[in-house]
Amino acid sequence: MDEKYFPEKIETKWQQHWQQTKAFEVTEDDPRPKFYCLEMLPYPSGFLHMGHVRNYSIGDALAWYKRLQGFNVLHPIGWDSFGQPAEQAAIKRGVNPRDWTEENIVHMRGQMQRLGISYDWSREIAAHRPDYYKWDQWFFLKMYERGLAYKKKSPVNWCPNEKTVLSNEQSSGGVCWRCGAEVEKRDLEQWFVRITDYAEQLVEDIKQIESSWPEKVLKRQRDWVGRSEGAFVDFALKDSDQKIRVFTTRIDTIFGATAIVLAAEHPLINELLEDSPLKNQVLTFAEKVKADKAARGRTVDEDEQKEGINTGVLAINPFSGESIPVWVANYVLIEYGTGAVMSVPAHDERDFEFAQKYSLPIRRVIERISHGQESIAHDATSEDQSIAMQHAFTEYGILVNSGNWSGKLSEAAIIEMAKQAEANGFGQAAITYRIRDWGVSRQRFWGAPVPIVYCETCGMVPVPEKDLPVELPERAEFTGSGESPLAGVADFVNTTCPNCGAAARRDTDTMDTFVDSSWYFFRYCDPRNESAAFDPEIAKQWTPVDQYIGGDSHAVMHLIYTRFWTKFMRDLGLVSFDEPVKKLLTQGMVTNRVQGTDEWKAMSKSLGNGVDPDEMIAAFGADAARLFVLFAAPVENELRWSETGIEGAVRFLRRVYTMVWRWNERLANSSTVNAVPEPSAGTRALRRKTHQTIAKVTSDFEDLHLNTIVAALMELFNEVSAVEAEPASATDAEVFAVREALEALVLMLAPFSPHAAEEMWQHLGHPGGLLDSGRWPQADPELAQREELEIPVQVNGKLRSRVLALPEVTEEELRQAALSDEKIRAFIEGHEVVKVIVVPQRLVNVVIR
RNA sequence: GCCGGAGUGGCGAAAUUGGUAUACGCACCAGACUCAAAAUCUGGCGUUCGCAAGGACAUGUCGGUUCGAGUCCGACCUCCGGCACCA
Repeated sequence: MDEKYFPEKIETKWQQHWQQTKAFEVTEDDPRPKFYCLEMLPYPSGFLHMGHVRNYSIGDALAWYKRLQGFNVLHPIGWDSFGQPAEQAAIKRGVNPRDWTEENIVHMRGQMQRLGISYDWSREIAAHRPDYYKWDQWFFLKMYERGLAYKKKSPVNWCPNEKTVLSNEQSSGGVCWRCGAEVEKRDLEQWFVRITDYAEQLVEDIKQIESSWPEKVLKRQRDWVGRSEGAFVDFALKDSDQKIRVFTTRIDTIFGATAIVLAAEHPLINELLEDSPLKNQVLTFAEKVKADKAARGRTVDEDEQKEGINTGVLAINPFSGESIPVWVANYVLIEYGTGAVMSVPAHDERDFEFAQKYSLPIRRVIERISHGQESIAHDATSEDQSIAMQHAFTEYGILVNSGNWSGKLSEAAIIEMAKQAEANGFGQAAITYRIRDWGVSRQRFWGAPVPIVYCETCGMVPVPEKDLPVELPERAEFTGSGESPLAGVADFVNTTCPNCGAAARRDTDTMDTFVDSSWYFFRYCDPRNESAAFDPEIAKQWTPVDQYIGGDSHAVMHLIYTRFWTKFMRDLGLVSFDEPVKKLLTQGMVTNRVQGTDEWKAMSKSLGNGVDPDEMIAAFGADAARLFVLFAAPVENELRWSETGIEGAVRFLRRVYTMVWRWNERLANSSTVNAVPEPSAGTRALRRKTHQTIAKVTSDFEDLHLNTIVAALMELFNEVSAVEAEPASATDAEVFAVREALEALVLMLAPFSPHAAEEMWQHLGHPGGLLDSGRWPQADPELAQREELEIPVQVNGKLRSRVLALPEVTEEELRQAALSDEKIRAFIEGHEVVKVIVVPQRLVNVVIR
């Protein structure tokens, strides 16, 4: 053992030791309680970046902590290895995506091992291997069987850069989640998964995870699902049998409807205008709106003008019997609700703006309830009302100008009017959702093939389970044309119908890679199962995941898909809970200064502000890097990279290491010292600090306040350094206190810097290694308690003095001690003491006048 | 525009139920060691007045509650993030 701290030496040594002893491999056959610690699986791009390092350092700290506490900790890793970059590499450089991916995995696995992350490598999985994606296909078929996977032609998001379709979640904000390109709309026939069937549960079950997932993630999921309570109302058309169905959350404002407005894509437009002289005008307008939308993608310009055209058709308000015009306008979305709205300018900002522009009547039908007023005796005239309005009044209030409904409150009217609509057959209460079905087809090679065959006579035929997996061909031609490369592989496409045996063709699209990551952590439980995705009984022992750690960029992609998938698996009977992840931590970004600027941005190759983990390990060691990453900021905050900061971490490790070495011999020679014969003030203080630190660190671990844990360990170390005795001449009491402090320090450092901790643990006389002989230290509350307290004394809330007192001091004694304190007496002199506030064990405040 | 989150030293950040604001680290300054530098060690380090003892002022701004506010309440300002015609 070396006296000096050489990280490269001890890190290699312990990494080998862990590998040889299979230190982190776990089995189900274990009496200890389980803990499932999971980090988001990486895409094998070829290189770990600092965001990965942070992610895995957090997870590993928790895994070690739980292990030392006696849990059977499942801590696995794998590869989200299907996807776009492999295919881009193939297109650009002509490499085989499979070789490229496998090489990247080898390299990144090496990097993880050099970081010393304690994974159970025996459970490693990779999405691109047939033994994995076979089960993606199996799940797809189960969904198909149940009508949850279906094919339809519809306008979809198309990334012109990557030449593939994207789901709504992947094109949130109108841009491709991966490359940032603006998405276009294209009409294509695609596979969809009915995530909308689970929309209600996706909102409702948030209750189960409310306190243990970050609010910002839950909020984005709620917004994304976009649950909205309201009602459908059918407006019959004058001179026609047709009717138009609208969705509204404000049926209470229906007497104020002065138009019906349709989206440009509304299917009824053509029919309505059959014999209308305005037909051409309206259709031209609708075409223009559609063209504008296509050009813009999903984004909306802030100063985009509302535009519309009157169709000349009249609709009848079922409540009032009034005839109102039907318009087509650009501000109504076909994707939401029914693609048609009733326009109530007085009570909706958009309708108000539209009505002003086209001089539609603005009729006020809701009044603010003024103070003390329960109802309005008479309806004000509509003329009076419309003149007064500068803005739409969008709040709830009391109904006016609403026939029999006048005088009702909005809340009641919303419920009762929907009931009346239902009773009379022209509508009903309804809930709509913003979320759309998940488009899973991708026109790519590097993914799991959709297991469907098309037969001339039998039509669409699912591949039988026994024929899975539908394997990807060895190679394909990457033209970058936008059609799936699989379409060009004759051996793949041409097959026989599983039904009738006739010649047939395979589906040539592959599945969204988010399918792979929706259920992967169940596969870790039973990774080599050849007859099922996983054995439910085995998965039951590990899942749900106790702690999941990753970036928040997946808040409405992976994290919503995996919640959906779990609910589907529950309905298949594979799992018995609703939510796959008990606790979620979204770590902050790792940023670095952009050269020559004052800006801190996420590390990236293109900005040239990246830091290579390998270089960092070579320069400072994995232990110091991990310690710094966890110390520099709270885990959920942005982490600003600092070269000098990591040097500080090295310094700390070196100092602890030197200290252990300094005492090591003396501690080894007095291993029989157990009792504490004559505790001096110094040893009492050290023991107190030790036990206070154990208590603080243990509680901070439960909330993953890792930065303050490191600070506390540094404080404990500083206290050990303050021991003045030389090891050789130290008393038994001092030796005992130092041993207790150093052992606790090393054990608690293990989650942060495991290699150094293992090495020091050995120095301290434990040959077996941390997992053999180390146990998380226990805090003794009595030892942590101070025997003498320093009580601050305030005068009128300002700190003026301090008095010493025993913890069991009475209020009255404390009061007297404060009042007789010399400094306090000087302040009180010449004043009246109004009162004295005594907070036991905390402080005294003397109020004077 | 709407919704979230956050504003504390030069910097990253600490601070139980309201109870000693600035722990821990980085940077910086001084000293020791050295021919010198680096490394290491020791000490200092919110602002300000003071030789000192000590005082005044400080947690984005203004106000409030309280014996006492970084923490609670109200209004506002700024920054970051998300969503954006969702009827």
